[in-house]
Amino acid sequence: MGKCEQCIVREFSAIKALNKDELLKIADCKTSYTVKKGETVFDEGDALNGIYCIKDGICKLSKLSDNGKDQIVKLVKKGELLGQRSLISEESTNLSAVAVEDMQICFIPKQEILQFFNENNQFSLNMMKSVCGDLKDADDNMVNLAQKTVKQRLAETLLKLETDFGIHEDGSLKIQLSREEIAGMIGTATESCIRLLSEFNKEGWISLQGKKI
Amino acid sequence: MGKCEQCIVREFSAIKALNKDELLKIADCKTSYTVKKGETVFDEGDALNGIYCIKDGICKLSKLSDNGKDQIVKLVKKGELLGQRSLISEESTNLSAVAVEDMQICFIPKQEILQFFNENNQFSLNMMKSVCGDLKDADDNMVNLAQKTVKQRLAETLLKLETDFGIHEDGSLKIQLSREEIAGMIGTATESCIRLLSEFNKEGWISLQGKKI
DNA sequence: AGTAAAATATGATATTTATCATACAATTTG
DNA sequence: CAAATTGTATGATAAATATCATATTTTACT
Repeated sequence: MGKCEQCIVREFSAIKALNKDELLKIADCKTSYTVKKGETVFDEGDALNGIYCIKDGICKLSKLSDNGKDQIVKLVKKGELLGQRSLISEESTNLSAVAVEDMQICFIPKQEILQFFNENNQFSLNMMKSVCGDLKDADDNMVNLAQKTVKQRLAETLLKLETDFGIHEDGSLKIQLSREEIAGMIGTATESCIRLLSEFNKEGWISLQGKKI
Repeated sequence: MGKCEQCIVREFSAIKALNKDELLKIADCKTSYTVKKGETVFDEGDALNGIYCIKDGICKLSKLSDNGKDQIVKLVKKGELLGQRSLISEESTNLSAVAVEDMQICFIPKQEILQFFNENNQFSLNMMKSVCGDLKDADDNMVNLAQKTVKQRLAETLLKLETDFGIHEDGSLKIQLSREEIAGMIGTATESCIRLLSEFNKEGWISLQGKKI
């Protein structure tokens, strides 16, 4: 069993407010495991008994729409927590979490977190800030989806992927998403997304294969 | 100066976790005032020094998009708080708040709230739940905006307005929004919104003037 | 009440985007 | 390694929606 005290993501997320003893407590009750690319951490509607801390990898939070398409609401990466909203609201999840890359995650049971809420104010505050950050992003996203063209959204999303996840030496994006996933982020049909990427390519804005900006 | 202990919205929002003494403290430092329909409580980018508690009335939270249109992110009503996200994130507001109906609001300074965060865990938890609720709504909205047609969104929004704000005896919606505002909620051009409302009218789904379902 | 201003309505048209069809490339699988 | 599946690409077309123009109605104002 890994020691949370030495975990590389110890300093990220609300967890950074925990002291040595508290980290030891988590180390004691957590379950760590691996999730392969494409595998599901949890599904929309699942009742979670705790939260997940992402030690490595990236996952997408998405929601299935009535038309059968998956809308990606957020990409979550190393150091962030998964399932906070569900835990705080005491509801089942409204989103599915699926690995976009191989992940290493730790599950921390509900009771521990609730106890920290009661005993560690800074932890609570950090958690609030994190949720508030998500809310702000969601609001921004809403406005973009409602008011901008698909082309604008695609361009902005590519730029955001660059700043959030970085690029390789050759300029290609580190994060690898399928066209379908990108379409799911910007809220359009897969074909439209492909078409626009081709167009950007022809215009010289990006070059395709892995894909760079 | 009104007594918060006797305020009709005392039992709504995170405030319900406060005890008598805490309510007295608020009563002592709050500022209450009136905001007329169409007037602004705060503007996108304003730095707030506290939060607002809505004693009566409704206001819209909106964000101006690059194309010059106002996207309405949320309608906030009696009993709810305004500016929580901004306070928790310690950032200026990302949204504007404008009265849709005449409002009575109370301003509660930042320091008070921050102190409650430290001293009253239930208050913190309630606040978290409230933000989480907003986040869930925002996620749902994102999916709708991205995946549903304008017609679907309009129909669902009208139904939601009915459940959230009620109807008069004659079946008309209690909340009065301009076509432009409705368009701003569903993310479409005002003309398209008007056109669809006419269509719904002809189909017999609604009848227009004040407007009922 | 009478006029100006704003909101609503509707037509004509252009643009954007989705859908359907099909081809090709890449990747997985036995 | 070949076959099968999945992902990517592109054309043709249809559908949805925005935009522009212009009435008409409602509301605000003095």
